[in-house]
Amino acid sequence: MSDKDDAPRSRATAEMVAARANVSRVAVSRAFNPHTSLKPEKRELILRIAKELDYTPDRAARALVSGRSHLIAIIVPDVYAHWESQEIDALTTALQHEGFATLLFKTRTDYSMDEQLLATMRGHNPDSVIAFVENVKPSTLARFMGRAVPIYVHYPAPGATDDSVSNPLHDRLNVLQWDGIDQAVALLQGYGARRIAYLSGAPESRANTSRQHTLEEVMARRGLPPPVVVKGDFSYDAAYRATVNFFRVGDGADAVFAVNDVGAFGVIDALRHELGLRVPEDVKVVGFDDIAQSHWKSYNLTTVKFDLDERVNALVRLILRRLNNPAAPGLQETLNTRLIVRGTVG
Amino acid sequence: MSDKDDAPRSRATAEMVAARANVSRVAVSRAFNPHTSLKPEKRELILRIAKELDYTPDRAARALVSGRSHLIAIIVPDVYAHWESQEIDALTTALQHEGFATLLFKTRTDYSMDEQLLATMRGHNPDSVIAFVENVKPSTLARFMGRAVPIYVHYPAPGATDDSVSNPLHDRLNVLQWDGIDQAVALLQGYGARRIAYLSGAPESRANTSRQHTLEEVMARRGLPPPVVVKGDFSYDAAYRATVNFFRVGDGADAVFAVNDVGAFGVIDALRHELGLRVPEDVKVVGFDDIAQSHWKSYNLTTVKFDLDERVNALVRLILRRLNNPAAPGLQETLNTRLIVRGTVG
DNA sequence: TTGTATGCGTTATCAC
DNA sequence: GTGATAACGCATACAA
Repeated sequence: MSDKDDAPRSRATAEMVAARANVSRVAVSRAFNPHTSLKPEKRELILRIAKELDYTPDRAARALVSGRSHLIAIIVPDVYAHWESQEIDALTTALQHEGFATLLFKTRTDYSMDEQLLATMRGHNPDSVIAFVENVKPSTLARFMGRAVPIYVHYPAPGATDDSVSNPLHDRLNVLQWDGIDQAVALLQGYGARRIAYLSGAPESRANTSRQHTLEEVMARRGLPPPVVVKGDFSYDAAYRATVNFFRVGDGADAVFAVNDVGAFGVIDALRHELGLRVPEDVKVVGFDDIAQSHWKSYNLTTVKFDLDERVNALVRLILRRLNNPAAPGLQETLNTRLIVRGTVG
Repeated sequence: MSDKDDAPRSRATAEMVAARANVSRVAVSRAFNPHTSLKPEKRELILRIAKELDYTPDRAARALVSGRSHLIAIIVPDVYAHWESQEIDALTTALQHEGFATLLFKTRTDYSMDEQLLATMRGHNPDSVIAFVENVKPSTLARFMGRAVPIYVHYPAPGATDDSVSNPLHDRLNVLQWDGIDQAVALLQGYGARRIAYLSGAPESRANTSRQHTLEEVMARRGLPPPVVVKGDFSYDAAYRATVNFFRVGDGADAVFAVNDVGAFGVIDALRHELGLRVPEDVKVVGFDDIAQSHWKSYNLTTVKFDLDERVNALVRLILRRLNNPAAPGLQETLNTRLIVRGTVG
């Protein structure tokens, strides 16, 4: 009706659809909500007209009244970048299938979390928060998020009594590292390695400390001397430098168990390209994560796997279970690890 | 004050803050909006009380009335995974500084885009949409998004007349590939390469076709025979297989120019570990992107760079410019490329 | 099965 | 500078 009607095109509203379909505005709302009673043919008509008008329910308005934003916040640091990008990728796909959108937040690298950022995140009212970070404590996050129950990754020590009733409330993805690490050490031992070094991640990281403790215990039970710790920070560059230093100035080792795959790549490159050592003949290397690059021929890394699909499915289950039962005590899902044997041990 | 006040803790509202501060609800709103008139001391008081009560304005409610969701949607396919994860990372950080949150959507890999997904995205009312994808046309996206003007990456051919007035409306990040590719070919030529092959990406991708056309033109101007095309799809595995095939069954080449770094890694590994050829002595390799892994010692790749920070800044500028001027014609930002010389040509 | 009335939490408009 | 009031677009309770 105006001279140019496609300039700052505004979106269609439920009211417009209702008018066009000769129904009430509420009927339109019902047409878009599966579990409401509405005559099938009416629903069909409404949906058809909605499509013609390019109408989609406004999620902000819907969130305001229903309390569901259909937003899942993910907080990531930028350590482990490789593993996480794969996980975010898979998780986003899985969440899309369930009707959720991924809201991404990046923390600082110094293992502290900006309160300002938490406030912003809370403002968006996510239905759930997955904290890949280790820099924000459950208590802090719980204080900030009202409705959403955060999900944390735990690395329970084998045999440790589980304080199931977690306070403040948060849900857990338990990752059992024992099996994978034990298999790795057994393989190393079987190929004659005795002096095994541990390339660490950032010392503040629980992923790092738990991995180290498990390795120490596994080695002790197998009658091996405790691992020498080579300090890294999950990155390739730090691993490279630390390895050069350890083999030039320090004692070196028969094998290096790396906290993650990217670190293992740094170790391998330092050994081969800077120290003139062969992998696996002179030094054996094991990683952790099994990221996509691990099977690339330049590395062909033997590593402890963490199944990505299983992990994503477990996370999605946690989210759905929590949304179905907001008052439930701390929920848990558990995941195991296993060794993927390739060419860096032998 | 109650027996258990931290059970299903609901968030504080502006009303509660207003009551506690003895001001009107509107004053609370103003306190959180920079460019509104409010006595400084009053603002301070309100903000202090808000902090005590852990109050944050609800973005859904705010979006409903202000028309700004503070959400920036990013659509990514899963090709180029490495480059994109870096870009999403940097972009998310930059957007956070501007008060925006990143809403992530993943498309299918088959270069078609799900209408259902577009509808979901529109429902969230993003302030802007960045389409890294090539599978959804501006016309489609424009039809779906009401207010948001999508941003596309273009690869203008040098000297091509620019149809500045784009219809449907979308903003552009122009990436000039000529300089970087010309420098790469010059370097290859300087080291005696004459038969240069091109490892392609997915054929439907404009990034791929434009890169190939530019390469062809550069080589023609330099008096070189046209490049043989080795078909890849941006992935390591496809590059690996295609390279093995090309050198075993096909003619081989003096050098391979890869559409992206990950592809270049596949080429290098195939040459070294499967074909027994040396890089760069027997075959030279150039990549495109300069992702983080490119400087790793196993590859140490010579590649055409696309500055990440510049690119992110340009995207953020496009978003802010568009939001400040919703009715402006198609906006543009331009970026150049240059060669990063490392060890795979020589 | 359907429609009416009400409210979600905030900002914009308009008075004062 | 400040406060009342009306939107924003939708889902829910209730009545029909």
